[in-house]
Amino acid sequence: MLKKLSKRVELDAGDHAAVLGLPYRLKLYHPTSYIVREGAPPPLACGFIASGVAFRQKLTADGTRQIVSIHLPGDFIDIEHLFLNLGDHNVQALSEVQAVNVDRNALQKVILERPAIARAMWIDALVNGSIFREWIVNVGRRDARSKIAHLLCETALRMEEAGLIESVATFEFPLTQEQLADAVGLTNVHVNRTLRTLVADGVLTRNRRHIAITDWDKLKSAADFNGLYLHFDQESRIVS
Amino acid sequence: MLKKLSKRVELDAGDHAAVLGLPYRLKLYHPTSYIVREGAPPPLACGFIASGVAFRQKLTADGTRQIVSIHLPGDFIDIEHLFLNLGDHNVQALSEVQAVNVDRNALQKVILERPAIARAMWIDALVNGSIFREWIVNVGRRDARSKIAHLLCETALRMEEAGLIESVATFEFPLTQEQLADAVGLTNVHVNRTLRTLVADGVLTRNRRHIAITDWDKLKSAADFNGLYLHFDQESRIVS
DNA sequence: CGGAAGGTTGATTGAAGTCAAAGCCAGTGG
DNA sequence: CCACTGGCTTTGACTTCAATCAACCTTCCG
Repeated sequence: MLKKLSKRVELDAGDHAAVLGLPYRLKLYHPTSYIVREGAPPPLACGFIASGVAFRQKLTADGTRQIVSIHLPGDFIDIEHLFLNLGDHNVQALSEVQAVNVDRNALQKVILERPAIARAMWIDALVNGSIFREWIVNVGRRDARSKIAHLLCETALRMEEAGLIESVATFEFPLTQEQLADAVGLTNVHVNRTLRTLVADGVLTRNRRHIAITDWDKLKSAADFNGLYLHFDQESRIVS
Repeated sequence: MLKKLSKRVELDAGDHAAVLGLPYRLKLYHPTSYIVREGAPPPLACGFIASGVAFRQKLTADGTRQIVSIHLPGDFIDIEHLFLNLGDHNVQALSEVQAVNVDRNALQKVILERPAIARAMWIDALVNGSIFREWIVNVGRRDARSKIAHLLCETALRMEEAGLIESVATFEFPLTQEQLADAVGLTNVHVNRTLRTLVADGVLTRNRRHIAITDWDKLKSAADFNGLYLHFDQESRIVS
């Protein structure tokens, strides 16, 4: 299971041993439960999702929520805080999440001392950063239709890349419409209406969370989607 | 000059030597000139701003622009691409920018091999990430007034932290209203109107880019500002 | 069978966008 | 030293996309 991290990016040597030697503890999080909390010192462990979906989130003073990223099995959930003293946002389980919580200090140590692993973690962190930037664009400069289409493209591709679905053409979208709204900066009502126009325009079919893309090209162009920012090329060096 | 980077975060030993030994080249960028380009392989060097202001930016298909971050003297401009094969966004000079371009491979090497420096760079990257997340919230879930107030707070504090201004009460804001609009996801017209309401409400005074905050508390609360995400606490371990 | 969470709909409002024209400097060059 | 330019900023009239509010409907599940 932990081999996933080494496999992602970089050829290893005795790194394998170092990674496998990391002290960890399995933990199950129920939907909506918090994995990391804003303002609190980060947990003693840095998690890796074995199964389930989690998301990062921040709240504003008036109680609205902005979802800031979504994490699938195979993602690290908290390198973002690995070297920081305080959590700057919340991480919550979306579904039932099985996490591998790796001891923070031990992980820091391995990262600081083993170049190959360090490189892998750097790439992971930088790709996450790239996704954050794309989300700023999505939320800041696209209209409702594009925002939603964009998030659908991204999620489908990432799920495929993570091996969770065989094809990008049909999948179970992990968010409710309300959560989707909070991810793209809209209201659930408007998300609902916009989804229906996508259906009406023959871009996709839908039943609750189940989505079937009928016209991927149309979806991509509605989304103004350019997958470069996901940096899948970096992950192709799979070895392990 | 390069000592700045070591001073930021971590006590060093022979690291000093390693940093000072890095091959670099000074380069001057004129306003609007590109430092990094989306879709292109990242430059052979990773820059550090000695003076001037730069920003990151992405364009959408319909030609609108979203500014994704702003960088002040003392910031690294391209750790975001240090371990990636392709640029996922553009970096442009805003003013005249004097950059210290450090050789990419050499910097990678130092980061991978010297734990103290690695830690410093990690913190830098993670804090950047935190700022990206806050921008997602800003752009996604706040109204025009808060968005603008928030960016003003952030910029003022960062400028102060960077030692560019003595007090947060009065400063030269580096962006035009149009750029400000692109940073917060509004139009220049609406930014203009909103700025005037802030003036009308006695929050600040303004003359072109020159800003004087008359009521910092009002500004902060209009902004829904909580500076945690800037992680200034991490930077207080200044030593060098 | 009943309740709750999520999804759908309609009517209405409102915040921000659009378009287009002026106004206002700061710097340039005659 | 003044007129001229071009880049910003400001203003007004009008439009539009998305928010709001408030039901109502579905589906799932105990």
